[in-house]
Amino acid sequence: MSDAAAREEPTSPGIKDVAALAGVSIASVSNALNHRERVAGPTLERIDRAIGMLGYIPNGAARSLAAGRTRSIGLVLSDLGNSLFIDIARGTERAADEQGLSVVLANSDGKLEREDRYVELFAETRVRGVLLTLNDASHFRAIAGRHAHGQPIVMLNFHDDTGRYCTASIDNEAGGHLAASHLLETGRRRIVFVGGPDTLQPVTDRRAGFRRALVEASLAPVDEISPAWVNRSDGWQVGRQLADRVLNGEVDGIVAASDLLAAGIVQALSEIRPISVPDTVSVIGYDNNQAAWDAPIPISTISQPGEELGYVGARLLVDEVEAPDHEHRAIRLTPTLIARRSTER
Amino acid sequence: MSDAAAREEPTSPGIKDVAALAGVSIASVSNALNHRERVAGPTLERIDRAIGMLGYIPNGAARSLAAGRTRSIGLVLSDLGNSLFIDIARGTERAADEQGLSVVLANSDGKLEREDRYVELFAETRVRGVLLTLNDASHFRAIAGRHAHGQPIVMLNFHDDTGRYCTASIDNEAGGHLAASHLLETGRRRIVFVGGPDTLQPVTDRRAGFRRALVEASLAPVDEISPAWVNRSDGWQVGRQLADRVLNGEVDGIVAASDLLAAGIVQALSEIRPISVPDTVSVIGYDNNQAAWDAPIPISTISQPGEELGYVGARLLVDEVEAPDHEHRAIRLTPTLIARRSTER
DNA sequence: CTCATCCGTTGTAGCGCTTCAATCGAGGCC
DNA sequence: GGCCTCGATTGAAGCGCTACAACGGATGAG
Repeated sequence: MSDAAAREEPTSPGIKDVAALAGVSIASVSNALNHRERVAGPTLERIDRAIGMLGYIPNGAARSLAAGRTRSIGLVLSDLGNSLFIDIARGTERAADEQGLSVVLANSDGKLEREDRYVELFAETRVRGVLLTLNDASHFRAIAGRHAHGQPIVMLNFHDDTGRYCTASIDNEAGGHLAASHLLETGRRRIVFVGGPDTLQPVTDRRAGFRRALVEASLAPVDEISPAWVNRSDGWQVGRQLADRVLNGEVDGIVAASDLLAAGIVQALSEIRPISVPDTVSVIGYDNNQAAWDAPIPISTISQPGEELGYVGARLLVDEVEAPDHEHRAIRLTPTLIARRSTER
Repeated sequence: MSDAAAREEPTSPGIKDVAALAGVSIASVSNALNHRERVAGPTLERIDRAIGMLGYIPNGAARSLAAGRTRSIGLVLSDLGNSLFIDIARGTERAADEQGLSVVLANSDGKLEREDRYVELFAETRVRGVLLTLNDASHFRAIAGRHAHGQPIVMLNFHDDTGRYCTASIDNEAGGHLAASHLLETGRRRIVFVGGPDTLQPVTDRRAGFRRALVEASLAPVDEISPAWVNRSDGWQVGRQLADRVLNGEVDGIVAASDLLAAGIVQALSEIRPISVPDTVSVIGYDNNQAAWDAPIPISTISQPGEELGYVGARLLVDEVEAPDHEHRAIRLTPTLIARRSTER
């Protein structure tokens, strides 16, 4: 025991060690791992025991090499700071779980270069397919141009029905319409839309829905305010700016393109007597962020089905990979209204 | 060309296809991929061209199987909603980049079961090592108990110097001290600490630092307020509650355990005349969140070096993997002060 | 001119696993 | 009893790549 044979091997045990200990062939161990039903009860038990004793952990690389495919899908997130994307990740994980797949995350930080890099990294990993969140048509074009149609890609949060890719997105126009309708239904008639720069596609879509709702209610077009961005401080400034018009009854409802914006508006208006939200004016936001529920006056909002988006996207991807007759589809999900104090009457 | 030999192979090209097209051996292609300097100029060019023409993408599984190791490290994040963790991810990626490694993310959502699952998944993947973010001593104990000391793990955001693991964390006590000192330096003397339930270790640490600063300044202990949680609405309630004492001069400085808390406090106080932040009272938060900078009155705060934490953690991990004489270390980083309007004098 | 050197290149043995055809034994049936 | 069937088990052929030893030809020294 003290010479050659005694060489300690700190290397982790392999399938053959398990087979030896259990007194079976490595094929049986492999079966026990992948096709339990093919292995007889007692044999299975011995193998399981051996696996436990050795602390055997199958080598993923070898498995996927031999099997010719992996059991995972890739998800490239463009903005980890945005709770929508976190929800997407959750939904994707749920769908993957159901299929016995696992999800590998990557964070592109909205940078095209990193998006590319991760799509390529995923290609090397031979994931079953990739889910890519986009916030921008320019990124879509870039990816579509560069991407050699090797592996399946599903685009999330972007709508494209030219049939080149599957896409799943949330209907911002419908959301804007929903928000405006809610205020109209609660009797507001002098409604203003507040929403960031027009370079943000979601904002312009939400505004389009807002306008449609007003037109449908035969209301004259109201003016719209376009702050520099969609943060709380932008909202605060807008709120200050709007105070007079609220006081003289010129404005009795505000649709904001984001919850932060709405929270800033409510905050500014609350500081001004005798304005009261929701008595004097109703305010509704968008996104169902923490900013909307975690406020002195909880803010009504439009909730985006982010988790469902992730779920649906993963299903599309799985279909694309498995169904031989797959056709690209463009799914659009509808947001829902969450009514809170800020629009109570 | 119309029979047997014509069978289209939609399977992606392998290294041997590249070798054939370039007219070299597969060994040379492999060298071109992994040790460019070993391959002569013209040969390299032919190989690169062949790779381009075929759209060859090396198979990661085969690579790591043959090489016996992967080029990636795993990172398990416990809370994607918290910007600290996003920063950690950034830092980790930067460190990994420098080492030519890539980072695989996983989201445990703070659930022990998912933490376990991902640590195991990473074990199968044979990543070089795992970075695990923790927010809780109980999780630490659970992991430490269950984890068979196979692969290297570095704990992030948790301090443990028993030498069983490397850890990297941020010194909350120092942060609390820093916040209090800042108010003291700007002449405040009647300072209150506002911080969530005592079950949150970071909160109690920050309070300890706060107390030490007061003691060092020979100030009598002030009372402390413990809201139910650390959100904006909790802060708002505290602000209301404190208004009278601010008005009558009993309180002239507030240290909050989080930026949301601070933002809520500032918001509540701003609504009450004639209180002014920072003229009547200074308020400082913690975390350097969006809530702190994106507010009508930008809020001073303690910034946690999250990115550095991720960076340092990754370095520790790499050292643990590569240095033969590695010893576990427990690194503690120091937060920094960011002074803004809310504490200006 | 011969021999040692050196660099670029190549053949090939695995890496640890899955898979599939082949094998074995135990019944079941006529 | 002989023959067939069927489930459990196994041997061995790769999966696509890396690493390493071996090779060959060019160069320079002696």
